[in-house]
Amino acid sequence: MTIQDQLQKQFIEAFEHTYQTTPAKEQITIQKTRKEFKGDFTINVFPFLRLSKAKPEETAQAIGEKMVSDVTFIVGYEVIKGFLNLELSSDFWIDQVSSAFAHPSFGKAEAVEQLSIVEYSSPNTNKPLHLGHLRNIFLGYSISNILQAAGQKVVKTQIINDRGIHICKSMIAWQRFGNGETPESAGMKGDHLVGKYYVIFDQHYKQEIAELIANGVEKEQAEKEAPILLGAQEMLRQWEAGNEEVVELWKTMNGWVYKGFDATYNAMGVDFDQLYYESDTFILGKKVVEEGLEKGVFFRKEDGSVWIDLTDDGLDEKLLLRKDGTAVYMTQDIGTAIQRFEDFPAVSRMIYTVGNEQDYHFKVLFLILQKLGYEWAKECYHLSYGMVELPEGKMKSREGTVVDADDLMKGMVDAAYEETEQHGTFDDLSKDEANALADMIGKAALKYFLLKVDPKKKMTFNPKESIDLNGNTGPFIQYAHARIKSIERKAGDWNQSVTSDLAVGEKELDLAKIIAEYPQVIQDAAKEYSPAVIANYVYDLVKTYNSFYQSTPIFKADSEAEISWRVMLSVVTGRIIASGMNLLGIQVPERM
RNA sequence: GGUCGCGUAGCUCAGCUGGAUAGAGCAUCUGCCUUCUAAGCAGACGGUCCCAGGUUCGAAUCCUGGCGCGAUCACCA
Repeated sequence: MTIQDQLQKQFIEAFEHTYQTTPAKEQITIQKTRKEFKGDFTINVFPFLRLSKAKPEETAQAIGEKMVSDVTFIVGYEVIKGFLNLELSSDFWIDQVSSAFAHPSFGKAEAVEQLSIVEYSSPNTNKPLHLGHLRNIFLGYSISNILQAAGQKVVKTQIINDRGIHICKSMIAWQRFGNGETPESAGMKGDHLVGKYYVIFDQHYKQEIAELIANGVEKEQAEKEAPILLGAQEMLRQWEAGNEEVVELWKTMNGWVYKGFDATYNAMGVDFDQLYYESDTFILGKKVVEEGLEKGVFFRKEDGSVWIDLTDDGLDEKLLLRKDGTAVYMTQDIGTAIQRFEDFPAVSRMIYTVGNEQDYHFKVLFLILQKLGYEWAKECYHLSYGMVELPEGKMKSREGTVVDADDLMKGMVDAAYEETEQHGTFDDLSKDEANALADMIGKAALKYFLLKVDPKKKMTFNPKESIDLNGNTGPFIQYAHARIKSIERKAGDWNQSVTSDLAVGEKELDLAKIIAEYPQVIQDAAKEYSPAVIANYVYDLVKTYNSFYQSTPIFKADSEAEISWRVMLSVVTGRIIASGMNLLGIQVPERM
C-alpha cells in the first residue's frame, strides 16, 4: 500500500469516527504539502463540509486531531483555511528508505494478472529507419518496461510491412539498374542499400513524368502512367499471384533489410518477443473482409471494390479491398489484430505505438473490429505520439531532409566521446572502455531527449541541443549516478543498519520523501503510458540529490550512524536512478 | 470546409482526476572547487498560463465560443 493509500484510509476512519458518515474515496485529494507550509501531505477538506456540517477550519481541526492521536507515524498537523497539513515522523521516512534499501527491486509491483501486447517500430522494408522511428521505438520499448515494472506481462511485437507497392519500387529499380549489387559488394548495410534503390526509383519516376509532360501528356496522367510505376504495380500483382522470380527477389531484398534493421535495433538496445509480417496477415485480413461482406458489415461497389460505411458513426466510407481484389493497409491491420488475439487469448490490452497522423486510421480500425463482433476490440489502444520535427522544419524524404537513425546515433556517440574526453574521464580507461562509455552517454542523450516530452506532444529535435550534456538531459542523470557509485566505492564496509533518533536534516528529509514516491510513480507512468512521467521524476530525484550532496559532507558526520544513513540515502538514490533509467531503456555507467 | 490534437517565462518543457504565492532547464548576470567526481550547487532576472465568456467558495486545469499552429479526411503504408 502506498503512503497515499494509507493516509486515505486513515482519513476515512477519522472522519467516520468524528462525523458518523463516510466521505467518498474519490473526493479525497492527497498531495504533497507546498514548500512554504509546514507538513508533508495536504488533504483538502472543502469537499466534505457538507458531510461535517462545520466550518472548514473546524472540520480540518477535528480530523487532524483524530489522525494524530490514532496514527503513530503522523506526528503533527496544521490547519490553514480548508487545508489539513499532516506531518509524518522522521522515523517514518527513515523506515521508507531502509525498506527501499532492503529491497533491491524497490518500486516494482507485485505480479498482476494482466498481459499487454505492445507494438512499436513496424517499419516498411523499403528504406532505413529514421528519426521518427526513434521516438516510436524508444517509446514502445520503454512502455513495455514500465508495464512490466507495474507487474504486467508484456509481449513486445511489431508488424513488418514487408509487402506492397513500396518494396516493389525498390525491387524494380534494383532489377533494372542494380547490376547485381549486394550489401557485401556495395559495402553498405542492407537497409541502406534497398533505400538507395527506392531513391533511384523516385529519380527515374520523376524523369519519366517530365518526359511525358514534354510530350504533351497532362501532369496528372503522367504521374499515373510513368512506365516504371506501371512496372512496380505489375510486380505487386505478380507477387500476390506468387510469381517465383518476383517472390525470390522480394525475399532476397527483404533479407538484406532485416539484417540491417537488426543491427540498428541492436545499437538502440531494443528487442522484440514476437514478429508479425504483413505478407502473412493480409491473407487472414482478406478472408475476414470476405466474411464481413457476407454478414453485411461491408458492401461491394459496382467496380468490385469493398467498403464499409461509417457515416452513421460520424466518419466516412473506408476502402477495404481494391477493385482488383488486392489488400490495403486496413485489410492487413484487421488480419494482424485478429491473429494476435488468437495467438494470445489471455491478452487484456493491445497497445499500438503509432504516430498521431494515423489517429483516424486506428479509430476506424477499432470500430470495424467492433462491428465485426470482436469483443476484445475495446481493449485496443492507440498510443499516439506527436511528430518529431527539425529546427529547419519537417522531414521530407524527397527533399533529403530525413535524419537517418544510424547516422544520428553515431553522431551522438561521437559527440559524447569528444565531450567525455575533454572531461578527462578517459585517462584511466582502455580504448574499448572509452568507446563503451561514449556509446552509453551518447545514446542516453538521444533517448532521454526523445522520452522526456509528453508522448502526445509534437516536438522539435535539435541535434545541437540534445548534444548538450547540461540541464535536464540523460548524461546529467548518468553523471549523478556515477558520483554515487564513487561514494559507494569509498564507503566500503559501512555499517548498513540505521538507527532511529538520527538528527535528520531538511535535505535528507527532502530526499527520503522523493525516494518513497517511486512505487507510485511507476504506477502513474503505466497508467498514462508515459515514459515522460518516469523521466521527469528521475530528474527531480537527481536535482534533490545534488542539493543534498552539495550541502552534506557524507563522510564528515558526528557519528557512524549519521554516515551510514547518508550513505544509505546515496545508495538507494543510485539504485532508483538506475532503475528509472532502465525503464527508459537507458544504461547508467559506474563511472564517468 | 469536417474531424482530432496542441497553445504555460526569450527558447525547450513540467504542472492539468479543480485547491494555497504557476515550476525546472537553456540563455543572461552574481557567488561557491585544500570536502566524497564543479558534466555540480546556491541565488538574481524573467509570466496577460492564446483570447472571451461560463460553472465553482476556488480555474493554467472543467464547459462553450473564438484565434493561432499541426495532423487527417487516398484504390499510399
